[in-house]
Amino acid sequence: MENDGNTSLNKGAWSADEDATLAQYVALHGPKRWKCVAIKSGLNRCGKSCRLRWLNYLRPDVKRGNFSDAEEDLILRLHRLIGNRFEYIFPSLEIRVCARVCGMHDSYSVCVCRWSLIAKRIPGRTDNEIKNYWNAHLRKKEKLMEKLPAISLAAMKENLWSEEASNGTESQETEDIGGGNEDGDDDESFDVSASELNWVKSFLELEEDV
DNA sequence: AAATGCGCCAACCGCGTGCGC
DNA sequence: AGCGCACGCGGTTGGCGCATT
Repeated sequence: MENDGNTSLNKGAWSADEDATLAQYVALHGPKRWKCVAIKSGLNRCGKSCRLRWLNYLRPDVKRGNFSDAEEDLILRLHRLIGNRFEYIFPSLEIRVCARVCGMHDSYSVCVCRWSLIAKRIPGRTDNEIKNYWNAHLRKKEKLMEKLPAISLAAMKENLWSEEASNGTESQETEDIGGGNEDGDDDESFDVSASELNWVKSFLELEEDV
């Protein structure tokens, strides 16, 4: 595993001096080649640690402080649509939906919890910060929301699948990934409305521009 | 006042991926 | 094509501070 070849590296909290040294070095040479940054700056840290410190704390555009209501709402919505609940409910259908909404081939690669993706939509917030905030504050809220009456999947499937039929894009590969549990029993618990689907569609289209 | 429990956040770890050679 | 390096990502951990007993 990556350890930058040094077993006596500093670990733990960063001091103000270390922060200043790192910030100064990055200002001069740019935020890349982190292994090189770690060595040449004189910091007794691994490259990974330097990178993380820069990204999560020292970057000039990092916003500190509490999350606003708007940010919180955005995180909830994004996580609801692209977060990891996709995986622990019934993955096969989620993969198909994600892929179709993206206009991509069905693939496991589009169906993971993307904190970085969410972070890109919230200026000044890092994936680590959002992940922490989610774990600390929003997980409970999400649980509560999941107890609300589910909206039938039928309308959404109707929307997606009829579009697909008219385009004639159904593939055998798609069927294989689906694995057969996308019909029947699962439908009741997948509570994404058509309007939310449109919302995530526009979100994902935006993603391609980033 | 001291001990204990709990929540939060910064940082670390392990793994996957992209890229250059 | 295969290898190694660098980087990015999500999950997990450790430590600190506050609340409770």
